[in-house]
Amino acid sequence: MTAAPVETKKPVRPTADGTGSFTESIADRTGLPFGEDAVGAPASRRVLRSQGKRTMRKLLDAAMVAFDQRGYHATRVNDVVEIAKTSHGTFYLYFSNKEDLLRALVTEAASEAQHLYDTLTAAPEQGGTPDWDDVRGWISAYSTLWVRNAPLFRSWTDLATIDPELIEVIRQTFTVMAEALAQQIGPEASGHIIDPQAAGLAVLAMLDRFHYLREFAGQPVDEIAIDTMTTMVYRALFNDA
Amino acid sequence: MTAAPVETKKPVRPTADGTGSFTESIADRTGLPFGEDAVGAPASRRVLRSQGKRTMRKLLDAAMVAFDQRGYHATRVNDVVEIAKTSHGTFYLYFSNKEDLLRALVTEAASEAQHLYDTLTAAPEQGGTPDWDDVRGWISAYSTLWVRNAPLFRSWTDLATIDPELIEVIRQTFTVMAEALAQQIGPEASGHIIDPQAAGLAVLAMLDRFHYLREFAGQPVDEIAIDTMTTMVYRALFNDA
Amino acid sequence: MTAAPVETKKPVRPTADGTGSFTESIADRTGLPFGEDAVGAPASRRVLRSQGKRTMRKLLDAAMVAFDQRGYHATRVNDVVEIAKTSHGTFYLYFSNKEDLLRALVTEAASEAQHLYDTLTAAPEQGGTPDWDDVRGWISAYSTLWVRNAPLFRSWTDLATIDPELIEVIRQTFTVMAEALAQQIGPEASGHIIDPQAAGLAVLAMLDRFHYLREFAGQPVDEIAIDTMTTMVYRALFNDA
Amino acid sequence: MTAAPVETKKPVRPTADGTGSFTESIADRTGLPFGEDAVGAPASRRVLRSQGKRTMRKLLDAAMVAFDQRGYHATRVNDVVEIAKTSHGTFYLYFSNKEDLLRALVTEAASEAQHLYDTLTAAPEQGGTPDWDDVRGWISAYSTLWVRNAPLFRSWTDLATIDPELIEVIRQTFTVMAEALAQQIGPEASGHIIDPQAAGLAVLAMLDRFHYLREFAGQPVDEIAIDTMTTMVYRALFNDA
DNA sequence: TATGAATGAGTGTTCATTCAT
DNA sequence: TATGAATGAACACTCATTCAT
Repeated sequence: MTAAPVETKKPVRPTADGTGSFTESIADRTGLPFGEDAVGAPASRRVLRSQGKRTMRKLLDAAMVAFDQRGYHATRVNDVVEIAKTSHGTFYLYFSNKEDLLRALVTEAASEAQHLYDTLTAAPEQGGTPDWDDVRGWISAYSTLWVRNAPLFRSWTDLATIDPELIEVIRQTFTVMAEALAQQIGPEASGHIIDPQAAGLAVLAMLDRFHYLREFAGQPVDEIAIDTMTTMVYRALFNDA
Repeated sequence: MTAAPVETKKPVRPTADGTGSFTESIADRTGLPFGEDAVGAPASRRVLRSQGKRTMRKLLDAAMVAFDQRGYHATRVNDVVEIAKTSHGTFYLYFSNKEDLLRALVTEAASEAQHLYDTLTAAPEQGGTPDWDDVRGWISAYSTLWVRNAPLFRSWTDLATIDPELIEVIRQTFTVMAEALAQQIGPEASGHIIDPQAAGLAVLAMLDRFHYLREFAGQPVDEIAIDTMTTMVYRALFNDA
Repeated sequence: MTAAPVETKKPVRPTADGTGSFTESIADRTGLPFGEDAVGAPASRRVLRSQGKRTMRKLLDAAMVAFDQRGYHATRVNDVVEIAKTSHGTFYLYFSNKEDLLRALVTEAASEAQHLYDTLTAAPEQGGTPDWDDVRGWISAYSTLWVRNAPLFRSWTDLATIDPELIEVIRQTFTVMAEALAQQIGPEASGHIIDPQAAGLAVLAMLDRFHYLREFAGQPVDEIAIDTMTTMVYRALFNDA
Repeated sequence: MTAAPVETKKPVRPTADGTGSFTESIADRTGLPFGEDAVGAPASRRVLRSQGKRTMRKLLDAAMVAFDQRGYHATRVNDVVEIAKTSHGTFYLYFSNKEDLLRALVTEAASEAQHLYDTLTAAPEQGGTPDWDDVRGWISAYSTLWVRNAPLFRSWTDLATIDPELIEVIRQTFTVMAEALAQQIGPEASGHIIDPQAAGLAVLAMLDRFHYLREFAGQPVDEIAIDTMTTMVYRALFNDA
C-alpha cells in the first residue's frame, strides 16, 4: 500500500496547522543562531534533534533562495525541496504549508529588524540630537538588513496579502521603527510643518523602497547612495541651522 | 489548500492573441484619447463600437475593484467577471488573458504618471530652483495619482514579477520620473555628498512607499502628511541656506 | 497560461462549499424525476440548463456505478469522471467535492425511502392490524428500494462516518421508518415482552442487513426469501393467535 | 481536502512480509492460546518475548480504540502509534502493514464468534426445540460479543471491501452461524413458507444490524431490547402453537 | 527492540482558457 | 456580441512504509 486518504475532517498529526506563534523562538529548535538570537516559527511542535534541525535550516535557506529567484507566489514547494535536496514529504514534516514556511522566514527577518530598532533607540546618547555619522550608521545598518533579506523585503507589500498573521508582524515591525525614528526627531527640532510621526514613517519608506528601486534599476546600493540618503535625512530632520 | 498556480511557467495552450504591445495605442481601439484620458487594451484588433467600449470599461473597472479587494494574485478571472456582471466568455472577447488585462490597467496608470512627469519638467521656470510651493504642488499631485491607482501602485513590486513587458513599463516610468527630479536638484545646489540620481530616486521611493505604509497603518495621507513630506524634500534638496 | 493559484483563504466561486441542503430538491435542477419526485442536493447554486442537467445526471449515475464497483472509499473522482465520460474540471462544476456528490446520492435515496414510509403509514386502513399480504407488500417494496440503491445501502454504516450532515439524513430516515413500523405494531397486540420501538427497529435491521448478507453470500434476495421474512415478521409481530 | 487514498490499487513498494495468513495460529507467536482467548497476528515470524508481546498488545488495543473513534479508513498508522505511545518504526516491527493489523483484530473477533457458534450447536439438547430461555441466552451472548467488538462489527460491511482474505473470514463466520441457526429451526417446525437457510440469516442480520442502529440512535441495547428480540425470534421461528 | 527521520506515489481541487450555441 | 459549459494542466498535501541510528 502506498499513499493514503484524508477522509476525515482535518489533519491528525500534531503539526498544529498554522499556529506557530511568532513569539516562539526558532532558535529553540534549530539552535542555529540567526543574527544573534534567531526567531521564527516552524509548523510542527515536534522537538527536533540535531538532524531535524539541520534539515529545517536547509529548507529555510532553500526557501530564501527560491523566493529570491522567483518570488513567493511563483515558488513551488517543489522548488524549495529541490534546492534543499530533500523530499516533498520531508517539507511537510517541518512546515504545515508554504505559508507556514513564509511565516518562519518573515519572523526571522522581523527579529533582525528588532535588533536594528534596539540599536536605534539605545544609540544616540540620551537627549542629544543625532549627528550625521549617527544617521549614516543607522542607514547603513538598515541597508545591510535589507540586502540580507532582500527576497522578503522586496515583496513586503505582497506578502502582507497572504496571511493576517503576517500582516500583523509586518505592521508591528514598521510601526515600532517609525516610532523610534519619530522620537529621534523631537518636536522642537522638527520645525513647524513637520509631523514627527509622518516624518519617521517617511524615512522608513524612503529607505525601504530605495533599495527596491535601485535593485530594480540594476544598480546596487553603494556607499555613495548611502551617503546621499544620509545627507537627505540629516538635512530634512536634524539640520535646523 | 490544494491545486495551485503557474504564474511563471509560460502558457501551454496557444493564446489567441498574446501580444497586446504597450506601444500600440489604446486610443486606436477605444477611440478614447490616449495621453489625456486613455483606456485599457483589448486583446484582439477588433474595433469596438459603443457597446463594446462600455463592456470593456466595465471589465477594467471591475478588475480595479477586484485587485483592490484581493490583490492581483488572488483575483480570479471569475471575480472580475462577476463584478462586471458579465460572462467568462465575454472576458476573453476583450482581453487575451489575465495578464493582458493587467497590462491594460498598468498602461492607463503609467499614462497618468506620464502627465505628472510632464508637469514636473515643464513647471519650474527654466533654471530656477523650485520653491516650497512648487514641491508641495508636485507631491500633492503624486499623492492624488497614487490614491487613484492604489490597487496597482500598492503592488507595483509584485506586479513586476509577472511579465517582462510590465517590468519595462514600470522601470521606464520610475526612471523617467527620477531623472526629472534629479534635473531639478542640479549639481551646484546638491552639496558635496549628494548624488542627484540617487536623490531623485530616493524622493520617489519615499513618496511611493509612504502612501503604502500609511494605508497599511490605517491612516490616510492627509494634508499634514503632505506638508511634512514637502518640508522634508525641500530641506533635503533645495534649502541650502 | 493554464491552471492557477489559490493563495487566498478559500474558494471564491459561488459553489457554496458543502452547503447543499438536503431538503432542496434535486429535481428542481435536473428536472429528471427519480422515483416520482427526486431529491438530492448538488453543490453549486448555479441554475442549470438542460445541458447542465444532463451532465449532472451523468455524473450521479456514474458515481452510482463506481461506488457499486469499488465502494465509496476506493472510488476516485477520476473513476467517476471516466465513467461519465467527462472531465475532471467538469466534475467540480457540479459538485464541490466527492463528499458533496455522495450527499446528493444519499439524499436521492433518502427521498425514495421517504416514499416507502408514506406508503407504510397510509396503507393499512385505519386501526386495522396488517395482514400477511400487507406485510409482504411492504417488505417487497423495501427490497426493491434496497436493490436499486445497493451501492449506498450496502455501506450505510461506513458512509455515516464521513460527514455529520450525512449522519443526520441517515438517522432521520431510519428513525422515521422504525417509528412508523412501531405504530403498526400497537401496544395491545404486542404482548408483554415486546417494546414496539425496539421491534420496529429490529425489523428494519433485519431487512437492511439481510440484503447485504445475501449479496455477500452470492445469493440474490428471491421471492422465497421475501416470503420467509414476511412470515417471520408477521408471526413475530401480528400473529397473536 | 487534498491528497488522497489508494485503498484499492495494490502496493507499489515491496512489502517486507505481506502474508500473515489466517490459518497460522496467533498462539504460535504470542504464546497466548488461540480458541480461548487468542491474540493478534504479527508480521514476521519472530517469536516474541514478553516485552514484545506487551508491545504488540498495546498496538492491538490502541488500534481498537482508534477504530472506535474514527473508523478503520480514517485511522492513520500514526493514530494507532500515538495511542499506543510507541513509534512508527515499532509498528512495522509487529505488523507488516495496516491491513495486517486489521486482519489480526478481525481474527481475534472471529475466534470469539466461533465460541458462540460452538455454544449454539452444542446447547439445545439433541432434537429438542429451543425454548424462550435458550433463545434469549444465545441472543444475549451475541450482544455481548457485538458490544465487545463494536469497532469491528460496526463496519463489518466496509472492512469486507479491503482485503479478499478478510472477506473470506467474515463470510465464513456468518455462514457458519447462519447454518447453525438454520439447523435449530428444523423443517417441520418451520411452517410452509419459511426457508430455514434464509431464516437463519435473517436472524443473524437482525441481531447484527440492530446493535448498530441502536448505537447510531444513541440508545444502548438494554435488557428490554434483548427481550424484545428474543420474543420476536422465538415467535417467528419456534412458536408454532 | 525502539525510534525519529525520510520518502514519494497518489489524489483532490483550482482556475485560466477554449468552445458551442 | 454574449454566454454557460467543458477542459485539463498544474500543484499542494497526506500518509503508508522504509531507513539509519
